[in-house]
Amino acid sequence: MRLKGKKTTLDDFRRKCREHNLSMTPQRLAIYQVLMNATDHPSAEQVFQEVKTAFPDLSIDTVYRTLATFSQIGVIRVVEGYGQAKRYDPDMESHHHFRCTECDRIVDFREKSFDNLPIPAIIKNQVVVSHVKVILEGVCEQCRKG
Amino acid sequence: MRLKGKKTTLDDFRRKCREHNLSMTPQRLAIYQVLMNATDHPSAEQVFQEVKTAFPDLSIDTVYRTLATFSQIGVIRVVEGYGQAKRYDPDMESHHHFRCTECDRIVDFREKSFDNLPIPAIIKNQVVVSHVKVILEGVCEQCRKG
DNA sequence: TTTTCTGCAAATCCTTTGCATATCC
DNA sequence: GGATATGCAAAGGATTTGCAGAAAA
Repeated sequence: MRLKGKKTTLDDFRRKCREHNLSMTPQRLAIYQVLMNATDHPSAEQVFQEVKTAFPDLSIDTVYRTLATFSQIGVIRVVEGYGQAKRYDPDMESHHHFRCTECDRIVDFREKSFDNLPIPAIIKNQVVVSHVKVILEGVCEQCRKG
Repeated sequence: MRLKGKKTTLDDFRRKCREHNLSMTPQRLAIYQVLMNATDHPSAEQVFQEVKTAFPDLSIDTVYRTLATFSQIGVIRVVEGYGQAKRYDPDMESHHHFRCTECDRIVDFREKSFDNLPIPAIIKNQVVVSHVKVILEGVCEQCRKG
């Protein structure tokens, strides 16, 4: 169940960092790559554990700081969560989420018809909407079987 | 900007508690009422502060336990968050959210055309979707002015 | 009276911060 | 070399848990 579309490339990432005067450190690169290759919207702790195998000295606060920085410069997004830890998504294109209410797995999907839903007048009249997302909730295959 | 629809009544609440063999304690009642009257999807801490004025002895862990229990028996819902604290919504009818990315305010709205969006096949084929919600993000009036 | 709930206190998990050192450009 | 980032350690906020006394059914 892996439905990622075109992803931000590493080059895009480097460019964005340069734009914002961020040093390109090995930690940042590694953290971004882990995120890019992840399909499960990992938490800071999960990113930490994975990057740690390549950088045993890495500390968790660097991961937190880095993820915060990344989301500030717009290369990743913090996604909706219902529990404890924040979760991150490197996919900056318009897409939507299915979330399993049992295991909290989040699955991305594209659906053009969801991208431009007509904004209800009652909202439109008061605020400027910059991002529309649909969240589907239910129980995933694995949890249904388990 | 208060768009609540028909809400679960106190009687419904009592009935649900009885169904699940939950004692009807003054704390539970007070917590539920605070939630019912809130328009801003408060955190546990916010609920605590408000109920505390009526029950000075109330402790925060009771609030946490109570909110967890309420969401288990389906009288409230934990709503999507992007930050630290969980936030709760006593409105169990189908509705959607606008969220201000500046101040994190969440506003409910009803929109029937959003309630039955066609589930994309790629999701429908793998999982059973039980809840569909649309989240609009942007900047609210107050934050735009401020 | 038996079961369930609450308050207290302590523990745990997630995240942030200050500071000195190391690294990037 | 100057600016920025990292690691360490400690602090802070959010949430959970064990337990004994208190309240509900």
